[in-house]
Amino acid sequence: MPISRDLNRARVFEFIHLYEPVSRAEIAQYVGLTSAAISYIVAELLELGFIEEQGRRASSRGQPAIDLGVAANSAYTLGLHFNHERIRGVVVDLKGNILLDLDREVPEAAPPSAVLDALISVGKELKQAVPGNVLLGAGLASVGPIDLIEGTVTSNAFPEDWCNVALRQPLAEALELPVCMDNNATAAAIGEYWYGVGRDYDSFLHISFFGNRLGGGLFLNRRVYRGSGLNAAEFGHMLVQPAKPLKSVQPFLENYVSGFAIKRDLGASILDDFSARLASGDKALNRWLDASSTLFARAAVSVDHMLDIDAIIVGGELPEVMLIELIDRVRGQWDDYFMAGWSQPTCIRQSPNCSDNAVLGAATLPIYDVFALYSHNPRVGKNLFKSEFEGGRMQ
Amino acid sequence: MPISRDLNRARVFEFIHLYEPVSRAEIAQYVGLTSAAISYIVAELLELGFIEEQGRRASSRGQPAIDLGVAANSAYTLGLHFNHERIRGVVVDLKGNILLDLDREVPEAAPPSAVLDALISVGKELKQAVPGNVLLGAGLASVGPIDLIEGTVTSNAFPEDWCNVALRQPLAEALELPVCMDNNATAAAIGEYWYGVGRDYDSFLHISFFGNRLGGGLFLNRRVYRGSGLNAAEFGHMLVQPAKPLKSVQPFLENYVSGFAIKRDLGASILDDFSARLASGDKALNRWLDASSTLFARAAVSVDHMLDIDAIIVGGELPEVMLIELIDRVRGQWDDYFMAGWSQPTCIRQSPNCSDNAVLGAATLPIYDVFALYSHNPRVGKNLFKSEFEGGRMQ
DNA sequence: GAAGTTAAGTTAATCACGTTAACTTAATTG
DNA sequence: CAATTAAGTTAACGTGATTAACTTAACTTC
Repeated sequence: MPISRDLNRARVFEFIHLYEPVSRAEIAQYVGLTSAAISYIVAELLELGFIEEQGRRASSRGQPAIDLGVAANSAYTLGLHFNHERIRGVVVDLKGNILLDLDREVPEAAPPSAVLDALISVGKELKQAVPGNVLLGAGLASVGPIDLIEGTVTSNAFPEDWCNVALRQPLAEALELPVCMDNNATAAAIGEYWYGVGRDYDSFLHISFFGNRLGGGLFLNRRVYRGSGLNAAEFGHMLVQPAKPLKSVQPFLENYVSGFAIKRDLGASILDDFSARLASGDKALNRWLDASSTLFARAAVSVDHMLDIDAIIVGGELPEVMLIELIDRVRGQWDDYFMAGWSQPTCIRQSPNCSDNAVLGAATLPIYDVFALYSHNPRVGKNLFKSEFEGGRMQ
Repeated sequence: MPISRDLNRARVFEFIHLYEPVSRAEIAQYVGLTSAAISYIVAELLELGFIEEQGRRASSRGQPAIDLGVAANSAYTLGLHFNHERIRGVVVDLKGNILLDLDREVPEAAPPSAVLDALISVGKELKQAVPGNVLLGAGLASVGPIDLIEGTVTSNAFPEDWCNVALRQPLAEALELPVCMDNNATAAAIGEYWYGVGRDYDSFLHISFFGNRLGGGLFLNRRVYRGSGLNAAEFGHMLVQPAKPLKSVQPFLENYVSGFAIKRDLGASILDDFSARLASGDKALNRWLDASSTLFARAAVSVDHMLDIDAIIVGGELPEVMLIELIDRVRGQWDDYFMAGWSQPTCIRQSPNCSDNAVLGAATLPIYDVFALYSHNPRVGKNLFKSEFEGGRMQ
């Protein structure tokens, strides 16, 4: 039952992680506690070893501040990310540095048990590479929809449909580690927040291209927003009306803007060289980008009108040139759709480390558990009249 | 500087207000504190006079519970709601009972100063009708967009455009009362939460027909969600692509589904008798409802896919038969657009007291101030690394 | 270069507030 | 009537943040 000290300790750690190097005085200012309280909390974190003093800052007046930062080697986590084609696994230190990066192919039409075995195998190999014995746990980013409570996957993203396939429990038992699970789009948003540009915004929507899917992860007020059924932020399921609707698919954005749609409409794999096609002024590609960006922009503006967020960050597994072209076109149309004179302009930008976000976000999940970072963990049987913390007291 | 006790006191009061009659033991269970703590807090609220004991409950075993409820006559607030046609003002007791209900016409093409004078006049008349001297303050629901921080209105809903018209400050000075301000759609959502069916849901979108506008108010986790620029929940500005787009208006939902659109498309006023037209099978009206409900349903499903909320509640100034017809058609199309097998079904329903929500919500705003109900008040210069409360500590 | 200034950080005393645990109260049941 | 049950009260306690006085380590000034 986490109580206020756990919460404040987590906030302090989060602040140090996002903005290091920082001094105790700066933490006090931004976290909203007195410097005395911060001194005690910082002493605790130093004692635990998760942070370290990095020497005195050059000062102008008064005693110079002592810089604090995360002690990278004080703990490690494992991150796993898989889809129907690949499994990726990483060992990261507490600062998010990747120490080992494994990439395995998933055999075509592999049954769930084979995928689980492969995950276990990758997990064990990763575990062996962890220096010392401070492995906090493992995080697993999976294609959705997943049941966060049960740790199961029900997905049609595989050749043979998956239905309530249990992954977390068997993985945890095989690896003898606490395992946290999340869908890949949410994991990518978490990765963006901790290691990318997400830290710069109080609220943002992170959009990820993953195979057939156009996933979304939503941070509101610096916390993951999951919604009542833990399935929020499905940006790919915004409804669209393309100029030429297809009868074969539902009118969801991801059926027109995704790697899947590129393959269908252009006969191209997302591994192709789109730079060359763009440089040569490929008309089909440009038409596709124009049409797709219009659908994307309309959906994105609608979301912004509903949520009034600070930024929309686009990433995932799409060639960088394609992301750039798409974002550029969306920006160009923004003011056509955006309510004139309304609120502040919203930043639309590319994710700086698209390909790593999901697996890094997965690796961050155990940190949330260790630090009891309250609202990230889906609350089982939550009662929203209770306080922030699960069954906890708000003193 | 509200601290934890203020917060818990507010939560206890909110719970009593929403679910009375309740016992101390029930409050303890739902708010997540021990019954000892609740005893102290309830004693405080009894001392303040805001709640009262209502006698013992019939019991089966053990000492019977003492029912607690809000003391209706312990305090009063004023609610004001205006648009380009009317000013409505009410005196309400702490339970939301309307003691006095004034309705004044706004003269055609009235300049801002005339509207302000009329608001002051209504406010003074209301103030005189308040029994005793326990008037907590006044709340003003205005057409938007409004600047919540400054208390000014910038609106094109009036014949002559309003630009940064200050209302809160002059109203507060003239009435010699604290005045809180909010846009009418948000006020309606707050009214729905405190006095309507909103209390039944942790998260809901409240949609209001107000004149030209189709406004929205968003409750997430039982708190108003205002967004980074305090302008969230603009459901009327979801982008749509109607079968026959008009060039004269932007592609916003409210330009096709609103009282304004009814007038334009059907030549009808929302005060007309739509029951008769519906009973006679009016084809133009049915076509309009079909087209509008499709646009509405697509936007609503998109929002639900993004936010995974529990309910969508529709109200405002539209004839009840029209609301019913519209909601009915939206329900009929829901599954066509909703992601199959995804999350729990979302409830779409009519607001039970459409016409009163906005003015009741306005009258509730001073209560939020008195009880420091944290996240409802827009936080000036908020720093989200600080705790829930403005500049406060989280002990 | 000694004294003063400034800001960071520490420490002890204090206070707020929720918990625990023992108790009282008011009903029903055997 | 005694036992049981559940609601509610009260006092002692513990956690954790605050306040305020203090120390430390730099720069500035004369």
